[in-house]
Amino acid sequence: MARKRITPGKIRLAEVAKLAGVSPITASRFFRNPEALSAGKRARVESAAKELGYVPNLAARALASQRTEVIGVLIPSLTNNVFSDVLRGIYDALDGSRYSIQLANTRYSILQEERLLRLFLAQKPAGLIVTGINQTPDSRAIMETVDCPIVQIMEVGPSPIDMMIGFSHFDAAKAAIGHLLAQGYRRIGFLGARMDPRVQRRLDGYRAAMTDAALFDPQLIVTTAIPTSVTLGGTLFADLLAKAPDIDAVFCVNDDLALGALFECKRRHMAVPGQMAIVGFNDLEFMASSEPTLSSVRTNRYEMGRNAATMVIETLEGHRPAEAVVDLGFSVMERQSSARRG
Amino acid sequence: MARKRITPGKIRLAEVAKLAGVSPITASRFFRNPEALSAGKRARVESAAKELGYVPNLAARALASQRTEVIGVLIPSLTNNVFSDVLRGIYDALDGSRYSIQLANTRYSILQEERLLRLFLAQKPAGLIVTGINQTPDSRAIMETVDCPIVQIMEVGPSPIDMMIGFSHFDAAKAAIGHLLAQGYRRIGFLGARMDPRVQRRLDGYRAAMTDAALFDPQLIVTTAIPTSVTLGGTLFADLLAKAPDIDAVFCVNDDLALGALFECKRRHMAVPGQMAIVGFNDLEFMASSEPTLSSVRTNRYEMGRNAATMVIETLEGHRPAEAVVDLGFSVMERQSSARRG
DNA sequence: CAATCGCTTGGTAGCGCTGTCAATATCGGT
DNA sequence: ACCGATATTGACAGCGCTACCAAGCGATTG
Repeated sequence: MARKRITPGKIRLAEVAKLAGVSPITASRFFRNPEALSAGKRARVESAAKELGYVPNLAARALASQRTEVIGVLIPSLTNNVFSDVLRGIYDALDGSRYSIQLANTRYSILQEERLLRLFLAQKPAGLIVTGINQTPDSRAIMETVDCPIVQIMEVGPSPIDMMIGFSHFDAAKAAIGHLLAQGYRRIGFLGARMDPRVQRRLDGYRAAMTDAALFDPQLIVTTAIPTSVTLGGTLFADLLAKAPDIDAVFCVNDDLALGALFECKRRHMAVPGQMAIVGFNDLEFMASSEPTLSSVRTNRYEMGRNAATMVIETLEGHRPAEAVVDLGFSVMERQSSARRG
Repeated sequence: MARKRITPGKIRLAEVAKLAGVSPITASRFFRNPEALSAGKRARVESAAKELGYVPNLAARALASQRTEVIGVLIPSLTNNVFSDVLRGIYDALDGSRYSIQLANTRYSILQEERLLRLFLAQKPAGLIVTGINQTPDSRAIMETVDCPIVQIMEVGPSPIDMMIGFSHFDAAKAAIGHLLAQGYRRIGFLGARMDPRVQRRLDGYRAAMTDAALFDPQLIVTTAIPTSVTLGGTLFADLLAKAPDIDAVFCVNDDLALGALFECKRRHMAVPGQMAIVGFNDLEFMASSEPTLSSVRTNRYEMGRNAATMVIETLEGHRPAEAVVDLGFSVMERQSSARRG
């Protein structure tokens, strides 16, 4: 009745142990905590493993140890190149480590996020990286009871679930507007697409700066729920000009919109700067090499991803970072498109 | 001595089975092949699972069944937005299915690719998606013996390992040059960055087209191993102008370079078109909304990813696609930047 | 009416590894 | 030389699920 589902060519830990002349459990320890072995056995297991080409079976490990070496990452979009920078940072930080990534796309829905969260947690991830600070109350509750490092990325705010890394979108937008005001611009428009919570806070920053300067006018704001694109930047800019033909500057919530606005200015033979100042957000690579060069708010997306992953790993290795909340800041890159007015 | 490592709150298959009044194995079948159950038991298991909030333990499943529901994806770069489109297609195709993605970055190294391949295969993936057709002989040999669907993406060529989806980079570049020739351009430069195998084949296509027209001149070619960027496009274009000041057109191996070349033309007050024609490659979104609009070769990256993932899934479900090799083609998008000369 | 067939269902064992605890080896101090 | 403390090592059972085989059962067939 015993069917002995022996797998033919596969090398198991037991084989390695036998070749090395140790018990399986000692061989097991070699792969998880080599320091715990005496130098002699360590060398024997190592060479045995190499000789047999042994690769641990992660499923068995996960089942026996009741945890995985997978870090779950929840991001709202794969299209947005902001997230591809963050992801690159995460993957780079994990490269060569024992950990791997499980990526899921929430499509900007916090309900979807909650669903994915439950799915992830059922598999006992080693850690979790989630986007933003706007989770559903249930999501928050779940995450607060889970026993694994969690990093919220993209922005900072009060009461982190566990750890947090990002910057203040409110302050960043406010600083961008401050720059335009300092350069002498007064009728500053706002272009926004896909108004996710972070873009919303950039709008708040814009509103605060304009209100402080007694220049706020709702007519200057054009937003849409449509996902961003360069083409959309041109369209929204045209809409803005129709609503407020007297604008002298425009702040775009991302660089694609800014580029689209620039092209629209060119089509209308509107001088940038001169007749129109443009400031973008994110400081994608092309902003520095366009003609004219485009001002933008630089954010440290790659570093954000990299640090977030490092924070998770360090915590797992027992060296929890001293600071649970890291503000990476931003810098306003002042370029030709927002040169001093007049 | 029995330590009974009972996990407190966790719901296992056995609990679901008990509540549903069936054996664990019947409950198990419900999750893998519901059709095999009678309608009554199916409903009972379903409601029991829902009531308990049961989520299968994938590690246990993988261990017991000796396979996973993970599709390995090997791509050369996370930076390149070409791959982010492909990835988006892959993720979209798998969304809602039982399968998940394990992503790894080969960093344009086929040795790294081989290493990652071995790593992946040790975990028995359900399927594999690999980039390109230039694998090491060992990689090829390994993949040919593995018993899971494999799709090579990005280009088509002879002798697929298993399945293949892409297009001919040679033909696409040749068609782009054909377009410029047809528009009356003669001194057509070539700008290339990060000369990976596919970019190399675009160069081959350029060379073939120019040679056929008896217009080939090595002075017209500028390439570099540096990763691409808009800034680099400007630099390379300047280099090209220095080498061959009499060029009347330039073909760029990707759209970032083309945009950089356009900005460089603007800086030099060189009319596009008029004094200089520009054609890019990939047809990123911004090409259609720049000023002037930029001609490019449209490739179906999202569809490529989506179809590749679908091909894997369909094969796994027993409906292997009729065609193992799918050529998605391309189209030359003729826009202002390559308007007829003169 | 016995033999056969297909559909469902269940029992048993084991996938490959690690947690827990116990046993043994090693070592310094008195 | 003896004792306790520390470093290494090992035995055992079990993580939660599914492969395998067998059996139950009603329907069909000649």
